Amino acid sequence: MSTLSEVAKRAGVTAATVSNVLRNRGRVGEETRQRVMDAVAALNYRPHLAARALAEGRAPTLALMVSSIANPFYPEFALAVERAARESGHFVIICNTNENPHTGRAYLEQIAGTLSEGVLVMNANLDFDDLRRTQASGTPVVLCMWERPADPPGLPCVAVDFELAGRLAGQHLIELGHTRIGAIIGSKAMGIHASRYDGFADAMRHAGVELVAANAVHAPDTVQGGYAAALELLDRDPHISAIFATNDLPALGAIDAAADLGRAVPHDLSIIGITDIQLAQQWRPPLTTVAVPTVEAAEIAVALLRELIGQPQHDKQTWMRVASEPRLVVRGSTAPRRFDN
Amino acid sequence: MSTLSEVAKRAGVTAATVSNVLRNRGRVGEETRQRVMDAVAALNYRPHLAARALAEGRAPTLALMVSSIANPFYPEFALAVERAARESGHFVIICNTNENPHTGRAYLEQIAGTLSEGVLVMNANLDFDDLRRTQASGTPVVLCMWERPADPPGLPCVAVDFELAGRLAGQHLIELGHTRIGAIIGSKAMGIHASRYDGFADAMRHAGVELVAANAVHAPDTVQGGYAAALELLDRDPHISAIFATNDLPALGAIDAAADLGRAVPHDLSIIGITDIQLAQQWRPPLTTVAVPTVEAAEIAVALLRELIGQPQHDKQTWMRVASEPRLVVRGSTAPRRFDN
DNA sequence: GTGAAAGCGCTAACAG
DNA sequence: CTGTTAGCGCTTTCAC
Repeated sequence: MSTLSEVAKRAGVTAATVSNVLRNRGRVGEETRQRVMDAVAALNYRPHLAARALAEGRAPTLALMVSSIANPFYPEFALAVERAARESGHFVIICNTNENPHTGRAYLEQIAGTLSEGVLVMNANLDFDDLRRTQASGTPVVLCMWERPADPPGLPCVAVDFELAGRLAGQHLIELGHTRIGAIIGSKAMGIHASRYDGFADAMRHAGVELVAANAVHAPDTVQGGYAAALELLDRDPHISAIFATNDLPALGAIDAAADLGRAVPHDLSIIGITDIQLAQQWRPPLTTVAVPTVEAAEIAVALLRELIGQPQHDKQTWMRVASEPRLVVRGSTAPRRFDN
Repeated sequence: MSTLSEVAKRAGVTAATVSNVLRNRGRVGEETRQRVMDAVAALNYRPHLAARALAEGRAPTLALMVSSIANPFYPEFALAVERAARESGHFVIICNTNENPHTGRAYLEQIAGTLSEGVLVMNANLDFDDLRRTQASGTPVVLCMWERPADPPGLPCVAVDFELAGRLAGQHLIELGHTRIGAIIGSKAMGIHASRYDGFADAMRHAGVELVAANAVHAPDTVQGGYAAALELLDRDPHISAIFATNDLPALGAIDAAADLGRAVPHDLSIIGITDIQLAQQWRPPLTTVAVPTVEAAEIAVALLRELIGQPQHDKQTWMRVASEPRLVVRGSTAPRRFDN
């Protein structure tokens, strides 16, 4: 790998000049520019990104913190992030925290500001104080999917109205005539599903439907988790005619559970989720769900991060961007309540 | 962010000494070490990775080239890669090529050797000459899943015997009594599925089963692709009793297609895939498939890359590691042939 | 227009 | 044991 000064020598100029022509800075004579370009081509020169980062005092990468890239939701998001990041010349480093705050902190400490110019946080179960610390140290952080637009987290974020998502799901079920509904709520530990359930509960209240506490169970955000939860729900109260899940994966698992119990979806049991991951439309039956603007959120998050980079940090905490609203996507897993059972 | 020399000053020593205590190099007095550690803690010092990379002449990241991280197979692999990479202190930069050799080349040229110490290639549709060039320029490259152990690619790689995978799939179908079998082969453009089909064809030949050319169709590596392909197959010859797909995703699509056509899987139609992605066991019915050692391949690939890094490059081309053999995983999508149709 | 010089933050000999 | 001296490859004033 040849260096700037090798190129310079070959072109009979100095490194500064080569640097200038390469980045169109400063005025350079046409004839010199040509000689330089020739030398660059001849030596197959490529700028050393780490060296440039050091000299510029900025890094060419963004860190994307996720709990586990193997969760089917994240890759869709990560892809959108990468596309957006490329536009500003950033590479993205993927950081799997495995839900472990320790791992997350270790990542932050090593990477933030020293290898990555900014940090995107996507449900990685990180300590907000840690995040605020890294932000205070000069590396901007943005939360990619904040659930409560009305309640800013004290960190830059893109908000998605998940309470509305929950409400839309609830309303849909109500409109179909369901009143006895089970709920599968994302794992308690993280509490990020609270607002979704709040929205759902709100819809119930508006419809005058009484919520039965026993009809809500917590489950990890996996197909298996939803499967087990649905079994539990249907065991506790076999008469529910619908299940609301705060996430798609568990909803998918609930569909399978119903099938195994011989309850036809949606005829005997309606099931609805939130997010609209790709899998939702491929399941049998395809899942009715409330779609969340994943790609848009990714794009906004990266754009916000870019604005924050190089910004004085006095009011970073107040930045919040709101993504467009969730919307109901009706597919095959919900149907009107049958009144014969 | 404080620097080494700030720490040094505070501890009343020189930067070199701080560097030494931080990396346990050179002998340092216990008393000095303590002073340094205190200063590090007081200033909340964290080493600047880009600066270190420049000084050491090595980069702390690995690049993982995939066609699109949104393909459900890659995240499982990427997760394993990241885990392995962390053990040697590497971060992983994810590079989605979108199957576009141009994008792939652009990535390689920018990142290889300047920000990443090594490159992992996972079915990203890259030009092998490009790869050889980057390897020749000093940045090791390893192909993560080479399909033909008997036919080395001229680049370091971890080989997985996909021909055997195809053969196992074929044998399983034969053993169940199937002789009229449709095949869904991964998209022609890449040709990476050829050996899988070869293995399958070989099994047929051994069993004295004649292959009908018309019973093989090409399809993209997606659920939808497999769905369409299965429809096509079943239209061309409604009498096939089984379908072999060179990948799980299309196999899953085939299951759906069969269902939509009113053909019960596995009773009326057996379907088998290759890979054993997580989705396979969650589908209805769960997919019978030939499992490929994904995590193992990731670990071997990273280990190999690590050995290659810093190695003189004289015989890099000849490195090939073979992962353990694929094995049949029987689930619910295959059954003995019924002789009444 | 182009060059000289300094420095980004760290590591790597080598002296002492 | 610890300090000195050079860089790593690039950018960036600021003279000429």
